[in-house]
Amino acid sequence: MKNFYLEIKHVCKQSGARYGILHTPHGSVETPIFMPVGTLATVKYLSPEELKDMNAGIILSNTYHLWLRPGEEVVYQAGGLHKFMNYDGPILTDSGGFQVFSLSANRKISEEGVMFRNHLNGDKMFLTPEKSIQIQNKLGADIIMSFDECPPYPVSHEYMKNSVERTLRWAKRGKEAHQRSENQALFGIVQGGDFEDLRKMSAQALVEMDFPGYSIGGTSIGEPKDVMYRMIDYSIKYLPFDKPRYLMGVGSYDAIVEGVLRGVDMFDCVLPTRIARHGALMTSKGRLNIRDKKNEFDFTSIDNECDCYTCKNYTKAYLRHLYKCDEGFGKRLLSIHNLRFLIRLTEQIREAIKQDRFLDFKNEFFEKMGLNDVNARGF
RNA sequence: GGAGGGGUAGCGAAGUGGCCAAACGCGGUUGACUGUAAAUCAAUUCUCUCUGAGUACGGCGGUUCGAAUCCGUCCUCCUCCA
Repeated sequence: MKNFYLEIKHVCKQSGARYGILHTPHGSVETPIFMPVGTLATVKYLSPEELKDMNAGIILSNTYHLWLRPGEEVVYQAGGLHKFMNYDGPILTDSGGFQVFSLSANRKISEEGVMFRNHLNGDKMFLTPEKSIQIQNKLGADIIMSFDECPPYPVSHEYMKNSVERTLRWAKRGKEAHQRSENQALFGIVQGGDFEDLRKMSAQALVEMDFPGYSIGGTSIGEPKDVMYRMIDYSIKYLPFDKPRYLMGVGSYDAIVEGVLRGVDMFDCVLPTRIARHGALMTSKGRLNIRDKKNEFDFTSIDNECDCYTCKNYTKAYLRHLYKCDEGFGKRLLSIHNLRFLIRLTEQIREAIKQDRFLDFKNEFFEKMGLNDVNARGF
C-alpha cells in the first residue's frame, strides 16, 4: 500500500540499529517508537491532548474489547476509531489473539477459530481470523494485526509446531478476508516460542505471504529476558530489512533498548500505564514506588531529568498523597510520567542511532540503571 | 434515682472455658505488575535475644489443671424510664 511504509533514514554504524520514519494514513512517526496502549479506545486516565503533548505517536486499541463494548458497529457509525475517540494520529489495533492467551481459562481453540466465554457475563463467543479482520476493518485503525494464538511459555515443541502452523493458516485466511488493504496495514505475527526452527518457519512463511509489516509475538509472557532476546533474534533474521518490525507487549526500558539493538522498530506495552496506576514509576535512577513512606516529606519531583508535565509541576509528597487517597488525578499524573519516560527514552535512542553511538548509549544507560545482569529486573 | 445493653489489637467488629496473639473489614508498611478481565494482586501489621518466649481482650481480685470467655467488685460509655 502506498500510504503505509517504513522509510529507513539511518542505520547506526556502531550497532546496526535503525532509525526511520513510518508513514501511515494518519501521519508519519519516527521509529523506533513506543506506543501507549488504550485498550478500550482510551489510554486510561489520559486525554488525546495529553498524549500529543508527550509526543506519543501511535496508540493501540483492542479488537476483542471493542467488539464486546461498544461493538464495532458503534465505532463504525461514529466514523471510525479516530473520530470516535478523537485521536487523529495513527492507531493500531490488536487482533484479540492475546486475549486467547490471557483469557485462556475459558477457551477452546480449533482450526476454525476460538470458542470462549467473555469476561463480562460469560456469554459464549466465537472469534475467527476472518471475524477479527472484519471487526478491525470496521474499527478503521491504520495498522491491524493478524489473529494469532499466543501459546504460554514454556510449551512443548510439538504443541508449538501445531500452533505456529495453525497461526500461519489463520494469517493467510485473515489476509484474504482483509477488505481495506489500501488504507489499513495488516501485520503478520511471528510465533514459535524459544524454538529457532519454528521462529524461522513462522517468519519465512509470513514473508512469503508478503505483509506490509511483521510483529514478533509470544514474548514478555513470563520467560526470562535472555530468552526473550533470543526469540527476537530467531525472528528478525528472517524478516525483510525494509519492513517495520513490531515487538508486541514489550515495554520495560531495558527490553526496549535490547530490542532496538536487535532491529525492532515498534513497541507497545501496558506496563507504564498499569504500574503508574499502581504507584510504580520509571525514573532515570530506576524504579520508584510513590506510595513508600520515604516520599512522605519529599518535595522534589519524581525524576529531575524528566521533562514531563508531572515532573515540571508536582512533588513526590503530593503524588504520594494523591495515590494514598486513591485520587484519579494522581493516576493520571503518574501515567503521564511513565509514558513520557518511555517516549523520551525512544527519542534519546533515535538520537543516538543518528549519531552512530547507540552501543555507547546502551552501555551508558544500563550502567546508569544498574542493569548489569541481563535478567535483572529493571522493569 | 430505676431498668437494660456495652467496654476486644491504630479504628470498626467477631469470638463467650482449652484448637485465641484472638476471624473479618478498614487503616499502616512493603513487594509485584510487560500485544490491559488490573483504581489489581500478594506479603506483612503487640514486643523481644523470634522454628522460642513475654505481655495482652476496661481495672483489681477470685473460681479452674486451664479464663477474652465463669464469679465478685470498681471504673466507664450508651439507650430508655423518673
